Amino acid sequence: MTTHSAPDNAAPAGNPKTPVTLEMVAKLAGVSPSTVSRILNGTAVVSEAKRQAVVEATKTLGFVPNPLARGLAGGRTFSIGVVTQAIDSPFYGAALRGIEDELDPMGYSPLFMSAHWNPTAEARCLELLHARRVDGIVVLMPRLSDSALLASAQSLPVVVTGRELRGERLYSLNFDNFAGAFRATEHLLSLGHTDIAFITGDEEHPDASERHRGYRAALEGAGVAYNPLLVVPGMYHEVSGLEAVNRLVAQQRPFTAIFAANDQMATGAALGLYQHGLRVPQDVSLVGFDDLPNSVYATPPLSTIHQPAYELGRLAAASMLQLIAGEQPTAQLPTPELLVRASSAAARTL
Amino acid sequence: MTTHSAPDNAAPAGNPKTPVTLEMVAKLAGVSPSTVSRILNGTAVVSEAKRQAVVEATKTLGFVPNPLARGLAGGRTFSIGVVTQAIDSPFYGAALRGIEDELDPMGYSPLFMSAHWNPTAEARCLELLHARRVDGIVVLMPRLSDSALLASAQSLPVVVTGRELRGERLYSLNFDNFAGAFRATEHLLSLGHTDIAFITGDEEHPDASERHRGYRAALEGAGVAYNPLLVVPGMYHEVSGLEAVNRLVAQQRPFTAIFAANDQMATGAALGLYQHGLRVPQDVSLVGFDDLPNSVYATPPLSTIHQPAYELGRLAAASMLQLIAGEQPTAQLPTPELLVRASSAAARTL
DNA sequence: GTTAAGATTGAATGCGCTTTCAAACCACAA
DNA sequence: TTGTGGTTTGAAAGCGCATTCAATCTTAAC
Repeated sequence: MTTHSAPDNAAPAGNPKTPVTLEMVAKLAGVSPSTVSRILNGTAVVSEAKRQAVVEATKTLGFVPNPLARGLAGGRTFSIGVVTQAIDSPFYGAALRGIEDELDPMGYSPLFMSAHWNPTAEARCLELLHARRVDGIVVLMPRLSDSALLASAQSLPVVVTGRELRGERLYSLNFDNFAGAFRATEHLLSLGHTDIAFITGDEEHPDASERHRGYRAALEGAGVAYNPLLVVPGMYHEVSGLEAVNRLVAQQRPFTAIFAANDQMATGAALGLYQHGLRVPQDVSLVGFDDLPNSVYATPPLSTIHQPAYELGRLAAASMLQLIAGEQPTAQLPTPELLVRASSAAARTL
Repeated sequence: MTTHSAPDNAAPAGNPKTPVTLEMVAKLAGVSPSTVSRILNGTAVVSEAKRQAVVEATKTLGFVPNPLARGLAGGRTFSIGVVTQAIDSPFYGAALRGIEDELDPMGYSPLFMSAHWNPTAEARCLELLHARRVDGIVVLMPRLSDSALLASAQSLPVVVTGRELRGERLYSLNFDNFAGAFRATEHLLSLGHTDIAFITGDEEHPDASERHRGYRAALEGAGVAYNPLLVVPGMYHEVSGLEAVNRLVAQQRPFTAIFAANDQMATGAALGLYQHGLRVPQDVSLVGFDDLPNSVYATPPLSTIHQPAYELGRLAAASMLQLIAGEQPTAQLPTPELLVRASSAAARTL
């Protein structure tokens, strides 16, 4: 046996197969398991000498605590459940990334689940997360009733977005959809448009009706009559924006601008206008809502209301962490911001 | 005490606070904990009578097994780690959804982590997942070396995508990028284009260089010289597509078509062309690669090579499940498919 | 030089479940 | 009736860690 023999017992940074337990660390460091645990969690004061020994042993053994055991014994899993509606939507994608970025440095892991706007599925997600013993749950744009959410908060900290709700262990983060829609409509009005069509969102969502309200309020505030003919229903996805334009064009009621309740529908609308030979913004101005990451790359770049999805995620996660720490979150979403890009321009003088 | 007293002990479907343990179920059913466990996992044959009793008890108590304890004791967590590069990219979004859809009905939960194309971060993700004792790991488009991946497969089943790799407990799913790019270029050639510019992807990625190869091979196969001047570097994101077009236009070398190594760059390119007053497809034909969900809503809708992201996710997850079951996966990705939409048209006769 | 209060530390227990291991039970052949 | 091989079942031992409780060691005040 030479001194060159390969060291394949301890694999600090090598292949991560770790049957290394806290107990082994304790033995190597010459202390009791309890002490190791205390050092790992900073639960109590430990003499500097032992601390050193333990840190060293941890390193040479490549010890990584087992989260399962930790969770079982301590009741904390350092994971927080995140129920989203669709993991493959750009909006939620950005939010999830925000959550990830905020949680990671704090040693917490997110556990994502998709509910697909289905209240039943959402309830199931909550149950699963509870079962997995997460330390908290953040629900992005829930479809569940307030009371169901509050009930969940009975046993765990909960953060919800897209709704105004307050309670013990419950914090909500809401975006001012009304103001955003108001601002967007105002923009179009200021450009001289008066025949402004509106493509609604899925009015099952409170934010959709808020945006609708904002549109109407801006119109009426400017002395422009709200015309139901110019309001066409959409479902928040691209096709519905496309179909909305088809209806709008078909019904022959002239319009010089379209405000879509979200960017996805604005995208569909843009395609619809293109197919009808209507140019944006020369013939029709177009404004969206959300500011999806790729809206700035639309042709032409889409004027829209910026909704800070990434920041929403960060703030939601940060608030959750505060809730867990027993503090009262105070985070607030920024006010809606209008981004004027190339899809909106002054109304033609007819 | 009346018979109307509210039942707040057992809450089967109510608010999910469940301090109900397997032991309690055992007691209620009048059997031993072992028996309950056996019934839950189907680990052994149990008399029908006891099974009934246990099922009943489980129901009335609203018992949900604790995954942590299960994992600790049994070594299986019924969760599989998924390392993705960017959770907020439409491509990965679709793949993740596929994974979710495949895993969920089988009682497995995905654990998503983002590595952001950073090998170090990716290695860290793998470690974290190992620590969390997942039952397997699927790595989407890894940046880590083959050997690092193989090393991970030493201790856990691993499925990787976007790479050709085989090994014990390791399965890979690859897409024929070469063929796809070949097909796209061929399409443009068949429309009469000969001055076809190519916007490369980040050539750090093997798929990017494969697509480059496919472009070149198609050109040469058609007897068209490969012109380095028409090949401009991109980084797989929108801005780089935009910049690429700016370079292309600036260098004055005429071209009638652009093939972008992915849809994101094609989107950026479309914007660039628009800004230069070049119409798609009248002045320049444009073809992308990936078929992102929203490419069909681009104006004009983008011709592209369909990459089945969702299906990729499903197949990866299914293969993982097979690996766990000790079977040999055989799943194969479909061959690249060209989708001809409105962004590509016959070359102008100059 | 004593003693009491305080700071460190270890032994032991348990989190909720899976999994041996062996006891108890069964049907059927001898 | 007595075995025998095979089945169903329960007791008990952990999985890896946090944590309570009591023991040991300091330190400072008397």
